[in-house]
Amino acid sequence: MQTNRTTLASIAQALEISVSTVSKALSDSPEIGVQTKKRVLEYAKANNYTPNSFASSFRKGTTSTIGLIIPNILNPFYAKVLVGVETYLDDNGYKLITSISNDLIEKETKNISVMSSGFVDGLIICISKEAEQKKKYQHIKTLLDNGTSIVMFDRICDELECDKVITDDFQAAFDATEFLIKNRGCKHIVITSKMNNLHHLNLRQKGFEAAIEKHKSIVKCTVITDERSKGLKQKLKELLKKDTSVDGVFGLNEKSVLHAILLTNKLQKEDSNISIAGFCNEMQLKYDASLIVINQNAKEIGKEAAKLLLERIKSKDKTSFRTKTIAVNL
Amino acid sequence: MQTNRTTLASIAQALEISVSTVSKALSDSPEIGVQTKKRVLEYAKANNYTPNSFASSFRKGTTSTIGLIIPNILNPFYAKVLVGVETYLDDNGYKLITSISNDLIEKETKNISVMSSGFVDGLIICISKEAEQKKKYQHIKTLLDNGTSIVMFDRICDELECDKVITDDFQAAFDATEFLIKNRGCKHIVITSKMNNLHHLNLRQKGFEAAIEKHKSIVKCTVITDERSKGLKQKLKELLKKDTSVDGVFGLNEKSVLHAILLTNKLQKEDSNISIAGFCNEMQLKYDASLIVINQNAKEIGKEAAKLLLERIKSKDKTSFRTKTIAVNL
DNA sequence: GTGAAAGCGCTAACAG
DNA sequence: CTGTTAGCGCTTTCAC
Repeated sequence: MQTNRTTLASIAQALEISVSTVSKALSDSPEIGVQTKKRVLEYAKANNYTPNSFASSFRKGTTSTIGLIIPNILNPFYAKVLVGVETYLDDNGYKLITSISNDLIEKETKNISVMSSGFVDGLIICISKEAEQKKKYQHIKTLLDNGTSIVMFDRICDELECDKVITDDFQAAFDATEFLIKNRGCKHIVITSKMNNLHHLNLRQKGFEAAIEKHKSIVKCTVITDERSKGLKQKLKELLKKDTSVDGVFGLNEKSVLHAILLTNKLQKEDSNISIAGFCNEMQLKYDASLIVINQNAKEIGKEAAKLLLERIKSKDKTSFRTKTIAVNL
Repeated sequence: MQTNRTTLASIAQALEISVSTVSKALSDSPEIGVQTKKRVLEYAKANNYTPNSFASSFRKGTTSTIGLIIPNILNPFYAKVLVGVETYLDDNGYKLITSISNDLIEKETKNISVMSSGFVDGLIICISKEAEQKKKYQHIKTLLDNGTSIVMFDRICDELECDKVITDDFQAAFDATEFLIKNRGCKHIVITSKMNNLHHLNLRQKGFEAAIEKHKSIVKCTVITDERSKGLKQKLKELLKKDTSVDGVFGLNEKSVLHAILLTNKLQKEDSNISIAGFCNEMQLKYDASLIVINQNAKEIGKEAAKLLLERIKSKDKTSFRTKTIAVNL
């Protein structure tokens, strides 16, 4: 905030009328005479008055600002969600405060509490990996109890009563796997799994397994497990070198898909051909026809989350929470 | 903001003391007796009082919030800048409001004016392509005249008096091109140019040309121009197919680098080998050793911008603006 | 038509 | 040690 800004009071003083008259004139209230309106408008313009919307928000008790908490903006999935949220909010006259949790409960908690202490009318959250793995939701629960409107997306928690937006992870993984089998004729598909207790990754793996199970007569699969990413990569590399029967890879997340691409790109000889499918939002990969990308419609998720939130805020209702499932496409 | 929240007033009333006593007790002021503090603290906790920092900001006239305006969050360069900004601000107790201009003056103007109407203490801006190309800076200038603290980065404008953070585009392009020539032994380098009147792209091209000029006895270059991206891609494709002497490509921006990679990947036979250099921030590309990436240190840019801004806000000084140049590395 | 006054929740002089 | 008071800039009754 700057010094010497034109305010309602300064206009009122200069024009020798009252503050409330100025206020009404500026908002084009029918109560005010045409003459007066004109004078006020002219003076305001000449002194480039800009209303202090912070004060106005304060007075009205709502800020027209929404808080978004995501784990990582460099992951294009979250970046796209942000775009979806921002676009929808902007179209509806809302602002966006963003916080990046880096998958840490501590930062998440801190920023959530700052935001919800009056700065935002509601929150859109994808909880941190740490919170999900340790099942620590108390910081969210407290807010909810406090009456804050919250929409969760992607990583959700059943015990929290709020609106939610999710991807149908099971179905998406199932479809993509089946596509590998049916349309690409894969006979041996590899999946890398981190066993990291993340709800939606588990669902994806189950979807993959269900598809394999369904077609077990014509396809086999190898599951590589390791606790660390590096280990997974290493094992995958060795497997691909050793076992040339592998003709498909399924990536459970952004990273594993990218890694699979890089690995196969290097190994790929004229004769071999490995198909890759998986969850991936990198823009430029769409050029690569050999890849089956599960498009999570991240922007759509963001838009839906924002929509649910604004509806929730506008209705006083604090019950009947909805969970929206956003379809994927391959 | 919710109903029925515990406030200073409600605590004061319940405990039959004054609001200011409560306020001081809560901020652990030495003026208040231990007894009273204890009572207040206990009551506050029991009724999970959370201070309304929005009101506090309003009273104090500063919001501890910074606004960031970027053209596009899906461009990893800007995403990384955001991370740099957010991290620095968070470490210093500031919040971040983000707005995405989509390279449109209209949206940029609108959001800037909302933000600066009391919501933020200062602004970090990369102006929209539209504003830069049409040289329309009035919306920024107005703010500056108003006394708003602004830091510009990446796309800057000499006539605007404010702090700036930039990449040494000329030098970076020069170095990368020279690297192609000296270390990769390139003899024929192609560059695609859009002639789009963007200051830093022009600088990059000049840097490229200077390096070619310096080594003109051993290297030649082909410049492909077109007004549209598609045209550039098409022409590049044709050239690569036709002229097999091309052994280097220089990409002026994210998109052109990515496209060059995809093109050469497809064309590349065992015998040919085209080196690519350029400005690119995609994370996963670092795995590709054949690529010479100009690392703009985007996080560093964000951090510096945030730092300059906070310093500017804290000092009352409104002169002696600084321009910081962030070094690149290959 | 216009204005006076109250107040959003909090802070910070200034008194006692 | 504790309380009174006066706002921050704006909106909104309610009076005139």
